[in-house]
Amino acid sequence: MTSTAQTQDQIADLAGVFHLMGDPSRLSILMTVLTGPRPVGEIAAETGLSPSLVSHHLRLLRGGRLVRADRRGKQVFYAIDDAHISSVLMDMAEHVAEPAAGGPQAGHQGGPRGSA
Amino acid sequence: MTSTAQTQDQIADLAGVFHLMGDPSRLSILMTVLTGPRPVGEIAAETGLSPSLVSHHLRLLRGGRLVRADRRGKQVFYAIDDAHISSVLMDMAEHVAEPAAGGPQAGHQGGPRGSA
DNA sequence: CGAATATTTAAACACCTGTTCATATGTTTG
DNA sequence: CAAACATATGAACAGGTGTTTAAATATTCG
Repeated sequence: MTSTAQTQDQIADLAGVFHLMGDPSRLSILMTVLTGPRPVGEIAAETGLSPSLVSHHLRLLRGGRLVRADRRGKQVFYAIDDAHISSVLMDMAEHVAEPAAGGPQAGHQGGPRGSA
Repeated sequence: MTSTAQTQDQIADLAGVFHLMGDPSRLSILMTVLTGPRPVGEIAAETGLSPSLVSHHLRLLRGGRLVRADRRGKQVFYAIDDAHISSVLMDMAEHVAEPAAGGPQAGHQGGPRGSA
């Protein structure tokens, strides 16, 4: 039953998850922890973001149940908390990695002007 | 190799797509056209949004290659332009439909209840 | 306990984005 | 060509949000 009809409540919830993934910094963090549990400091180093910013985003991500925290001594390890997230992340990664795959739409006058 | 490492460019592109899906109005529109091509007026009626707003969002959605437009007479039909989008949309719909799958984390989470 | 490391939190600031209102463009029809 | 319907566009307003800086809270260790 591939019900496509959702209640406004579900829509809002779904949008919330996408919204969390729709920020470059947050997405970088997600990509980093996608490989496995990592301490905040390492995430910061890997993404080039300040520990403070990472922690801030991690809190939002945790609020949305996208990541999970586990304390080990002084450090706190974060990891993807849901299999669906990993799945979607990888599926979308393919989407951007392989553009115009399959049926290339010739002639799109849209206008991919600078984002924003 | 399941390369999870992406360039900042790819991250930005990916985040852009998620960002487009991260808005309730836009997501509603996507869900509506997910069932097949639909004219703007019908999308507006179905989502409860003003035709103007729908058109605005449709333009952004089109810019991100998420939907495709086809003119038929006075009307313009919109539909999902990418299979990955449909896939991700449905996969995520499951995610929100089945909360707390596996086992509820004891410990303490930020703020479970209460949507900000 | 006091120092050092790791993460979190709070407030302030700057920027972006969704929404509405009014108007324009395009299309079919008499 | 004018009228009516459908969609698109532009400007302005309101609200939300990411980032930084500075300080606080844990946790381990001597």
